[in-house]
This record gives sequence, structure tokens and C-alpha cells, in this order.
Amino acid sequence: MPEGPSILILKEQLASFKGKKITEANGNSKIDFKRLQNLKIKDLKSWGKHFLICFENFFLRVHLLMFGTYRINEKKESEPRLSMRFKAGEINFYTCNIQLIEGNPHEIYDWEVDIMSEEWNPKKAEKKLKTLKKNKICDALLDQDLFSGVGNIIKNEVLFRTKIHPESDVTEIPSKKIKELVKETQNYSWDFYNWKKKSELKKHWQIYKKKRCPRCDIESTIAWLGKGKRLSCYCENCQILYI
DNA sequence: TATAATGTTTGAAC
DNA sequence: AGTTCAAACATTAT
Repeated sequence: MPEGPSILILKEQLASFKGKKITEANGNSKIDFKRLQNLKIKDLKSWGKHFLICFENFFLRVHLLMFGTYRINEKKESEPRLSMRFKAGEINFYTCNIQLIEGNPHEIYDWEVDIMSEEWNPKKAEKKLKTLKKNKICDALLDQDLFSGVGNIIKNEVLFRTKIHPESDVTEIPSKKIKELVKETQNYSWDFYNWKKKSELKKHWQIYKKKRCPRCDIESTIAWLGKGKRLSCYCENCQILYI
């Protein structure tokens, strides 16, 4: 379920709970729920795939991982990891990783690497990419220290849009092309965001899980590439391998 | 029904 | 010491 754009949507859906007091908190995660009792939510933030619920001197980090879900003002059958009730309404998170972290998010997170942030800094991404050695672009795009919020769908679609083969060596890609890639990562992420809000994300997939290349109509290639052996869908014909 | 999928961390093995 | 790998965690659609 979650890549960066989906987490931003989550944040927006919960915006009305900002400033509201938690009347009761519980769940089957291992955090100390007593800490949350009677506290007002100070702020809601997202950083890439991290959703942050901020209080005075600490915050909760919710990571939906692969299968995480949530419900607003309703429940699922299963036990929530984290359930927060308010005078009016409730929020429930399932199958996710919850951490209670002391301090302020700004001490930990750099929003310049968050693809959905207003502070997103493409120059920084380009610079960081240049420091990589012996890295394939399919791994670099999923590196959350470079492109916080990029997931496997964004990776595949961006590489298709920019006509770069996923196994290209980052250092061999011309800087003009790198610039285009970084720009397109942000572009596609916002397309993702808009399509997701209209529940029509899949409709716009060009290469991800598609049988044929929409440009040259040849059969697309499916492989599990990179360090994480993540699903890669691409066109051998029009995506250039820089080696 | 078995499989694989929008993810990440951990610790063993090399 | 650095890397690579599998396992672990879970859920749902095909």
C-alpha cells in the first residue's frame, strides 16, 4: 500500500485530528500507550514513507511497511497495532511498525530528500548520486537516504519514462540524464499522488506489471534486480543500459 | 491453493 | 570489515 504519495494522502486525511486530545490509546504494538493518554496531537508530518504523530517532546513513527493499513472512524476485524480515540472519532493502524521516538523530528529527518516535500532538493539528490560507487540505478532510486518516499512502482515507472535500464551503473549515466531522472522522480510522484486520490493509479501504469511496452509494443521484461532483488519491469528495447 | 506483492531490519554467513 | 543473503514480520489479491 504505501509509497511516499500515499503517506502524504494519509496525513491529509487525518488533518482534522491535529490539536485534538487523545482520550484513549492502545493496541498490540510494544510502545508505552500510557504516554499518549490525554495528550493533544501537536502536529502530523510525513517524511517519505514515515508518518509522524508529534507531541511535545516525542513523536510516534508509523511505518506501513508492505501490508500496513489504517481506518479512520471505523475498525477492521483484526487487532490494531495502534488505536487512538478522541472525543469525536478514532484512528486505527494495522500491520505496521510503530516506534516512539524522543525529541523533535527535525533532529532526525532531512526534508530535502523527501520527494513529496516542499523542501525537496533535486540538486542534493544529483550530488548524492554522484558519490555512489558500483551502484545500479534501480537500487539508488529505492535508497531512502536519496529519494525518501520512492517505492517500487515509482522506481519502475520513472525508469520507463526516462528510458533508463534498471541495471544501469549510476556513474555511467550522463549528468544531463541524471538531472532528467531526478526531475521525473518528483513529477511521477505527484502524478502518483493525484491518480491515487482518484483511485485510478493502476490505470496509468505504463510498464509496472504490464505485458508489453506501450512505446514499441514488444514484450516487456520482468526480473528481480538489484541488491534487494525487487521486481523490475522494463523494456529491453527502449530503456538504455548505461554500463 | 500457492505465490508473490507498493518494505525494512536483523543477524548469520561468506 | 565489508558484502550478501535469508529470515522475519505481516495481509491480500490473483
